[in-house]
Amino acid sequence: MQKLPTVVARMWGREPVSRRGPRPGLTLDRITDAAIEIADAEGLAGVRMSSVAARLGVSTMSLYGYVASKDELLTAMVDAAAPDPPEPGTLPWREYLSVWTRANRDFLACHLWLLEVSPLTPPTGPRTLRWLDRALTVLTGAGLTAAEAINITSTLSAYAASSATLLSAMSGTVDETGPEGLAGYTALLTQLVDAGTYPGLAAALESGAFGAAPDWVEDADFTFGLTLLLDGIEALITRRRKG
Amino acid sequence: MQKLPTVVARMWGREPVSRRGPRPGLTLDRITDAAIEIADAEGLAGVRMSSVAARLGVSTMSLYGYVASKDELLTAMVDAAAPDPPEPGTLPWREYLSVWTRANRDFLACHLWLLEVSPLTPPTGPRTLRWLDRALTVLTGAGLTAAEAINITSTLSAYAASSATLLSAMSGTVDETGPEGLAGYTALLTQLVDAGTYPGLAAALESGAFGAAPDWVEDADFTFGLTLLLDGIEALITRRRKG
DNA sequence: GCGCTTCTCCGTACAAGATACACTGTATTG
DNA sequence: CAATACAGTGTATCTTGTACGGAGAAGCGC
Repeated sequence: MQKLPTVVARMWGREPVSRRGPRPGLTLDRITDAAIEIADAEGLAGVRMSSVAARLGVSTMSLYGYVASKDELLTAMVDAAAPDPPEPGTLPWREYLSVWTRANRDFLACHLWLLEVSPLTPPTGPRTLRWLDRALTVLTGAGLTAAEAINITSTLSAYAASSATLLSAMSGTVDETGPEGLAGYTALLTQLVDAGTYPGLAAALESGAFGAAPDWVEDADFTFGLTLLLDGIEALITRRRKG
Repeated sequence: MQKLPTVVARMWGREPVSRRGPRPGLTLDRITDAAIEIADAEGLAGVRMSSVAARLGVSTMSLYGYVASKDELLTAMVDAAAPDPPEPGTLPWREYLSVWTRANRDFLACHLWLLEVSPLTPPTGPRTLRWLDRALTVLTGAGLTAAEAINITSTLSAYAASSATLLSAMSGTVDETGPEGLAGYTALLTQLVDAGTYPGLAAALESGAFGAAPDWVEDADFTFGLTLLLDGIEALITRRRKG
């Protein structure tokens, strides 16, 4: 029973209760909320210890009473930004996972900065773990082993993330490798790619498949890929039930 | 026909040729090689403009003749770190995509820092684009539209990345949210998760599914998930051929 | 009620790291 | 030989995260 990292303890409401001294004037929640607002508005780069503190009207250093480092702040932000996952209720597994994955992608799309932070950090907060839990529950409920369920869950998350990444690339809020977004990107590729060495790419560019992607098309794309995944899972589950 | 960003031009061998003045003493390649060696050895945090320059025996500022910013250096590193993709040859699409995805995961696993850099940057270098191209070629060759092929390719990449991420989480080189790696992570979860609010997770923890994952198991997991994906794709291709 | 303790929050100081700028010297060109 | 364009350098600056020590508030024991 080792000591929890500061921020983990606080995320789980396990901060040490103490009666002495002045009342804490802040909460981890208020801090993450402020940080998230900044990240949503200005991107992750706008999140500085100083900017977050300024928004709360406190000094930079006071934040360090709640998080041990900026990294910990980011960890806390990730968890705080996650909404509650959809509840399985009586939904059949396939419906539920479909809803789950879509909701997952949707909140990533609302907070694109999550894509820059979360990928490497395994979930440690109550909310992110709730997402994980619901998917596992449903999958094991459908007859899969825990190991399989974990694997599938992480694949679905990855799919949600990749889809959100595509969305972000389209919207143009990318790292500005050209003028902006998709348009600039395709322009760049057209300039660089020759049909000799990159036949498939050149063909795709000509066909315009890169260009066209308003919202509804992207949504169709999302459903398309999701169906692929769910089909695969379904095949497995059926196999398991027979075996 | 807009101007290419410095680094993109150089990655494609389009640097402006000039006869005047001293010969350039460096190459983008030598720079990225040095940077990659550092990243492999010390992680991405070890890559500083100064450390890269030091390794090459030049001054920090001389690098700026080759890349416009550290970000551009990272971009160039991503491309330089990618090996040549496997060539389709006469392989049937399913075999090829299987090899492709596995190779993709393998080189991510060799350069874990790629996971921290690449996710948001769409590919712009000759090598990364070659990977994209080969997958597109094979998929359109199997009868899919360019749009479908793009979608599938990005899903497979995402899967490779997610799998590499899992590997890295196991190996313990993660962001140290606990003592280290998987062991610490499961310990942490066990401490936090109660079966009431996190039934699925608690069950998975008890079953030990989180714990056991030596190399061969992980490889089995990888194949397992990949099969799921390929099955889904196969269903689609068959449908297309009939329709 | 008084001093001690134990907090929270703050101001200042420092360090790391990216990058702007102006300079030096060199190889090519006329 | 003079002019030019350009590679590489040194220094200065600016931005940020974070260590440290201090000041005051709130509870605690006498």
